Amino acid sequence: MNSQPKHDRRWTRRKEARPAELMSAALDLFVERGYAATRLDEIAARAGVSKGTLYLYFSSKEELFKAVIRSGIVPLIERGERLVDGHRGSSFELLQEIVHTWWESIGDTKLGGIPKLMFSECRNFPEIGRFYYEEVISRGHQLVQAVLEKGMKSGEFRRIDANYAMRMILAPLVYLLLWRHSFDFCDGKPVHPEKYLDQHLDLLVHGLKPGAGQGSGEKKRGETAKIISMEKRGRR
Amino acid sequence: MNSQPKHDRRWTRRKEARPAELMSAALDLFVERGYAATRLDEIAARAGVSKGTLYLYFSSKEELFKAVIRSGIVPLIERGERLVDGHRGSSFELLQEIVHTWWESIGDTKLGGIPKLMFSECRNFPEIGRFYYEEVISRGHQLVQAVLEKGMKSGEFRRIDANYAMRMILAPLVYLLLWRHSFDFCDGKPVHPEKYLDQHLDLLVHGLKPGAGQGSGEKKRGETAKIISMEKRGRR
DNA sequence: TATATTACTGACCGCCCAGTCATTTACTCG
DNA sequence: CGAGTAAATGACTGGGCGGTCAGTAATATA
Repeated sequence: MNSQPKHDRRWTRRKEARPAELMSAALDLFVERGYAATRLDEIAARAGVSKGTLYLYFSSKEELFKAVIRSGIVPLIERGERLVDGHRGSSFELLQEIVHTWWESIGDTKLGGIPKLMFSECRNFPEIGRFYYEEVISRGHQLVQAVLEKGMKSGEFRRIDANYAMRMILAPLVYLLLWRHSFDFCDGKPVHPEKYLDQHLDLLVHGLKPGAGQGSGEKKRGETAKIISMEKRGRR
Repeated sequence: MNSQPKHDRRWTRRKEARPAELMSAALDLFVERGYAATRLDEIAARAGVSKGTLYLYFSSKEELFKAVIRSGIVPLIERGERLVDGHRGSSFELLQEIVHTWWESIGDTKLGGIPKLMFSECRNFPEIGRFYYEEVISRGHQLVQAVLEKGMKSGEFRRIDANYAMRMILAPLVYLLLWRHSFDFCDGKPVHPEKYLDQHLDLLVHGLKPGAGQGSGEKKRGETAKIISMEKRGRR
C-alpha cells in the first residue's frame, strides 16, 4: 500500500494519502467479513499503518464506516444522473447504457461490495441506512423510473406501473453484486456477468414491448397460461 | 413463548420444546441484527430461558446458527420439489404456482429472513455457506431450470439459456426478501409484495413468450433499440 | 546541526460477551 | 411424602477488541 518506503525508514509521513488508503482497506474488509467481524487492527495493517494512526483520521469505527460509504457513493449516482440528462436516443438504448456504465464503473469494482454491506448493516446503523437510502437508493430508483416513464410516453414501452417495473430492472443488477460477493465462491460454474446482463436486458426488451396486453391480469389471446393475480388469493 | 407457567413456579421443565423455541428466537434476532451483533443472552431471554439453558441444547453459538439454518430450510425445498413433480398443466402456470407457494410458505414468513442472513454470513462461515448452497440454492436453481426447460421443449417459452433465465426469475424474488428485511423501513411507500410479484410474473410471461426473436443480440424487426452485447465491449 | 513540530507507534486499559459450572429448583418414582 | 434425578439458573471467567495516550521517529525550519 505504501508507495515507496524511502531508504530504510521505519515509516514515512503521508498525511494526505492515509484517509483514502484506510477507507479502501476498510471497504475491502467490511465487504468480505461484515462490519462487526472486521478488526480495526486488520484494517490498519492492510493500510500499512498502526491502529493508533487510524484514530488520527477517524474518531471511531462507526465514523470510519460512514466515511467509507459516503466517499464510495458520492461519485456514483451523479454519474448516472448526468448520463440520463445527456442522452439522445431510444429509452431502451439509454437503459442499456446505464446498465453498461453501472457495471463497468461500479459493479465490477470494489464499490460493488457496498450494496451487500448496506443490506447487511442498515438495520444496525439506521442513520447510515437512511443516508444511503436517501442519497443512493431513492435517487437510483427515480433515475430508472424516469427512463421507464419516458419510454412509456413515447410508446416504446407498454404502460405498466413504473415503480414496480423499476424494481424488476434493478433486482437482477443488485442480485448480481450480492451473488458475486457471497455465494459465487461455491458455484461450480461461476456466473458470467456480461452474459447475465445481456440476458437480463434481452428479457426486459421483450417484456416491456408494447402490443402484448397491458398490465398484470390481462392477456391478449387465449393462451395456455392464465394469470392468477396474487392480490385475489387468500393470505397466509 | 412459554405456553402456561403452571402455578407460581419460577420455571418449568420443557425439554422437548426448548430447542425449537431457542432456534426460533435465534432466527428472529440473527435476521434483525446479524449473527455477530446478536447476544446469546438476548436469544435466551427471548426464548424465556437463561443463557445456561441454551448451552444444554447447543454446544456453541455457531452450532446454534447451523441448527437454525438447517431446521429452517429442510421443509422448504422439498415442498417445492413435490410441487413440480405433481404438477399438470402449462409451465407458466407451474411457475406461478411456485412463486405463490414460495411467497406464502417462505417469503411472507420469518423464514424469509434466512436468505439475508446467509448472504451476509456465508463468507464468515464457509462450511454453512456451502451447506446452504448445496441443499437450498442449487436445488432451487435446478427446480426452476427444469420448469424453464420443460416450457422451452413444449414451445411455450422461447429458447434461451435456462441457467441465466433462471437467475432472472429468482433475482426479484430474493431481492424482495432482502428489501423487506433491510430498507423497507425507510421507504415512504413500502413495497406491496403481491403487486410486486404479479408485476414480475407479468414481465416474465411477456419476456419468455416465443416468436419475438431468439436469444440476446438478435431482434426480429428493425426496432429503435439495437442490442449492444456487453460481451463485445472492452472490459474495465 | 540544533530545535520545534507532528505523524506515527504500540503497549495498555476496560468493557463486553461467549462459554462454564456449582447450585437451585422442578419433576419422577417408589 | 421423601429420595433421587434431571432441567434450569446466574454469577463468574478469560480472551478479544475498540479505544487511549505517552513516547518516538520523521520532517520542517533556520
